[in-house]
Amino acid sequence: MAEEKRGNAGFGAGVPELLILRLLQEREMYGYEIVQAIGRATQDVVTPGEGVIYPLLHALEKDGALRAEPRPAGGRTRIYYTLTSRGVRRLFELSDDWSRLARAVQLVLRA
Amino acid sequence: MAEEKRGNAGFGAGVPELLILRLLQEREMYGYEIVQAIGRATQDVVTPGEGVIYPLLHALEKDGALRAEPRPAGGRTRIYYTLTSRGVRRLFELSDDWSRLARAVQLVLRA
DNA sequence: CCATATACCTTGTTAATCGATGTATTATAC
DNA sequence: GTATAATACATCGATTAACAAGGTATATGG
Repeated sequence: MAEEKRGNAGFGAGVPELLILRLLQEREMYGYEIVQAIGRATQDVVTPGEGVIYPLLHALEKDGALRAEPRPAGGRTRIYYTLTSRGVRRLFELSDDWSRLARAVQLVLRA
Repeated sequence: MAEEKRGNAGFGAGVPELLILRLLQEREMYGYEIVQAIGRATQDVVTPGEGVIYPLLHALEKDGALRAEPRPAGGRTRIYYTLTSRGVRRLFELSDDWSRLARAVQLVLRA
């Protein structure tokens, strides 16, 4: 049983990305807002800093999963992000991956 | 390496370590056996290679979480690992961390 | 005798995340 | 009124988990 193509892209990895996509599915948000929203939504279990979120947003936008729309707000500029159809697909993928992983681990823990 | 570096050591991270500790809680095993056991226990959802497992076993042993006992088996030597009390404590910690993370993520996904 | 499975090991690389830092503006507190 | 905190963007270096790929050696079934 050799010769198996495994595309293991890392375990549990990608949680911040998954949460970004999931939260943006509900409503558009700007980066700084997302940082707070993740902490709030997870009751501070997951609290990625701006150094995690901003680069992720840029990568996701470059990848076509998000659309970015700068909007002046007061004297500053907020960059609002919305999910593209590609982003929705990506969300489903990651969500699925996570569920499978979580189920597998839980299975072992409660064995 | 600090032994009490709790906090945000990365999300989802530590799944292979968690599974090693959990499986060794059931019965002692040798390295190669653990590699197969993880795949079987998770239905091939999680399949860390030997390049992941062996270094982890060494680190855990060095950290006092595991005790290693080499035993001749046929013409080779198998190194059997057992949990120490420290290892049990570590298992509970990681297990707890994982549960909290899984609960938090699931919460957001199903919101 | 040769391929495969067993059983150990290490090393180099990538990718995710962290922590710190930087710039600028606006709201607040004193 | 001016220090300070909060908002809002950004990047950069360090750390670390995990992976892929290799290496050694013995046992076993064709």
